[in-house]
Parts: sequence; structure tokens; C-alpha cells
Amino acid sequence: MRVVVGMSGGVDSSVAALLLKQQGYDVTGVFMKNWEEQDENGVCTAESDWRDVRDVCDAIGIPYYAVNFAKEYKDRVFSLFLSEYRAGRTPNPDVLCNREIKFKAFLDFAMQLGADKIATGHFVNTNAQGQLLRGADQNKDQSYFLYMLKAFQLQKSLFPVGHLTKAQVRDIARDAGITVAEKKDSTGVCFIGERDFKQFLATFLPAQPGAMVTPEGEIVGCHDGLMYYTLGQRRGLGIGGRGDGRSFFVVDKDLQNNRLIVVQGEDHPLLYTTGAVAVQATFVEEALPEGVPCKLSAKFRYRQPDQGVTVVRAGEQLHITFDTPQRAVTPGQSTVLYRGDVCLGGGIIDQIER
RNA sequence: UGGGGUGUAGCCAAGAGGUAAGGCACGGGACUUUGACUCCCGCAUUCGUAGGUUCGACCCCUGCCACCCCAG
Repeated sequence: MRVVVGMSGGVDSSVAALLLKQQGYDVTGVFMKNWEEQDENGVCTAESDWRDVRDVCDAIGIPYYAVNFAKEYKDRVFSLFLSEYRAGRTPNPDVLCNREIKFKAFLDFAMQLGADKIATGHFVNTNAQGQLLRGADQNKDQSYFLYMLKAFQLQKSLFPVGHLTKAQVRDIARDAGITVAEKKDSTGVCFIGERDFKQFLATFLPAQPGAMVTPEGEIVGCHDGLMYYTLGQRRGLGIGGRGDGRSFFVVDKDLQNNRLIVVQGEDHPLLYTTGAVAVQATFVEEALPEGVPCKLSAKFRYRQPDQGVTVVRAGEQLHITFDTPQRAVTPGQSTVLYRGDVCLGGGIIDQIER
């Protein structure tokens, strides 16, 4: 069985490749370069990761390739990312990246190479029915990022580290003498990486400064452009020493008047939401029945503890009522639904109800 | 230019003769395959300014400056 492993140069995908090789698969490593950028010295910022991939593949004894999906990434992920920000929302590019790039462009590419399956280092599992399951490591479970996938994509995918904990993965890497065993986990937008987010956005979207106001209309500061802020955000507002001295948080964006609405105090009622409407509902396998309230659990952001919700599907919309008020649920972000350990799917938050 | 008041870090604010609390903001780090949240650490050799008293002053005295209020 031929398997093409998407390798990032990190521990997880390296161990994924190693395990598959040990299990007797015909393994090929493929490094995806999806973002064209060079550092101040003119060196591609992905160069060191590519080097790590080559080192690891050599050590494991598997062939490797590099592919470039920068155009696909830009067209299918990044353009939407930008338009969402323009619309005053806070998108999650990585859920799209998985649907459009890793489990589409990359999957297609692997199939053309004659692969039977692809594999990645995601901490998730699948079962025989093609369902998406949480990873065994509760703390690293990445099903949130894969909720937009369909069963047919999962059926062509292997997740060799999904049943392991992060610590076990590092142990395996260490025991095998893999050079990236202690490499720090990468963060930031997938393929783009960690960086000053405001600065990064500023290079793509024009800024339009305006006022920061309280719900009562009092002007308490100036913002640098609405797209630089997200609901629930505290840092970067620059408002200090007002009122009772507590922190301010973003609760709304008034695009019409180019105003950022802020409140004082982490427990302000406007920071809490009792329900939401999600659009572009997608289900891994079977859609929720139309119009029938379903008691499920949900996450509104990665690594959030499960929240009890009642969901009613209406076409491509999900009407979600929270068991307990949720803090800073943000339009543009994804709500992901679970029944036990099964990730059912989810949608993109469009409206919030207070 | 008569009277009263206030001047402590970017902002708010303790302090009250014994050698500068705290909060917010900000900076750094941790956490994290989105954006956030959260957590930890840091952040006035100096108290409008110039002198004086004192072993010792942000706290007492004097001059000056600035701002505020009430009278004009």
C-alpha cells in the first residue's frame, strides 16, 4: 500500500512517516510549500523546515518530494481570509486550508503519484465508518481544524499519531534518533507561521483608523483599523486608567461608522452570548436532521472545553443555543459539533445572540 | 496676579519624616497549527521645579512654574 505523508518538518508528521514505514507501508514524504516569502536575507522562510523534512526522510529511509500549492492556497484560502477580514469578521484560515489544500490539492496530488492513501501528523482518529474522532491526547486533539472534511476525504487519509499523546510522539522520535524530536511545536496560521499579526494584515489590507467607543457612546480611544481587532480582545487597545481601572475588551464592530465598541471589565454582559447562527453547515458524514433540536457538545474555538448546546439545522444554517452563556463567540470563527468523541461537522458563526 | 486647591510612571492612584502600594496601559515570556482569551515576569534611584530645615523628606518651610475652582 502506497502512502504519501504530508510532512511539515515537525515532530508529529515525522513520527507519522516513521510509524507507517515501520508498519510496512510504501511511504513517500511530501513537503508542501504554500506560502511564498523570503526573509530579510532573501532566504525562503520555509527553507529550514524543508531541510528538516529531507533529514528526517533520509534517516527513516523514504523518498521525498516538495510541492508548491502557493497559488491554490492564495486562491482558495487566503483570498477568503482577506475578504472576511474586510467584512469585519475573524476568519479561521486553517479550517479552510485543511479542506482545500491538505485534503484536496495535496490529496489529488498524492493520488496522481499513485498513492492509495495520504497521511498527516494530525492528532485525530477515524473509524471504519469514515467518522472523524478526537485524538487520544485530549490536550492536542485537532479535530476542530478538520471539521470541514468529508468522509470520502477521511477514508483516503491515515492519522498515525492520532492514538498517541504528544509525549509519546516525542518519545518515539527521540528513541528513533529523529533530529526534530525536540523541535518546538509550530503555531500561527498554517504555512504562514508566527508573526506580528497586525503588521501582517497591514500589508494586505488598508487601515482606516477610527474611534473606540463604549456602548453608551463615550469615546475612549482610537483604533488603527477595525480588521485588526476581534471580539473579546483585550490587548492592544491602549486604554488605561479609566473608570474603575479594569481592562477594556472588544465586544463589537460598527462598520458603518468605523467604530470599535469596547466595554470595561472581563465580566461585562456584552461579552457573553447565549446563542448563535452558523452558516455553511457541513457534516463529515450525515447531516443533522432538518428542524430537529439536537443536544450536542460544541467548541467555538480551538482547545476550548466542550460546551453543551442545542442545535437545530435549517438547511445550511445551524441555530445554536448554549447551555451556558459563552464568552466572545465571534463571527467568522467556526463552531464545531461533537457527539461524544465523534466530530460531526460544524459551521461558520454568522450571527451571535446576547 | 485677590482667595482657595492640585501637581507621584503613558493613564488612574496609595503614600502622609525613615528611605516610592496597587490597577490599567505597555514590553517580554509561557500556552497555542486561526484570531483571541488566560497565565507568568518586567516596568519611577524617583515624587512640577529651585532652595532650606533634618541624621534622614514625596511627606515640614520658602521662592518660582503649571493647571483647576471661586471671586474679579
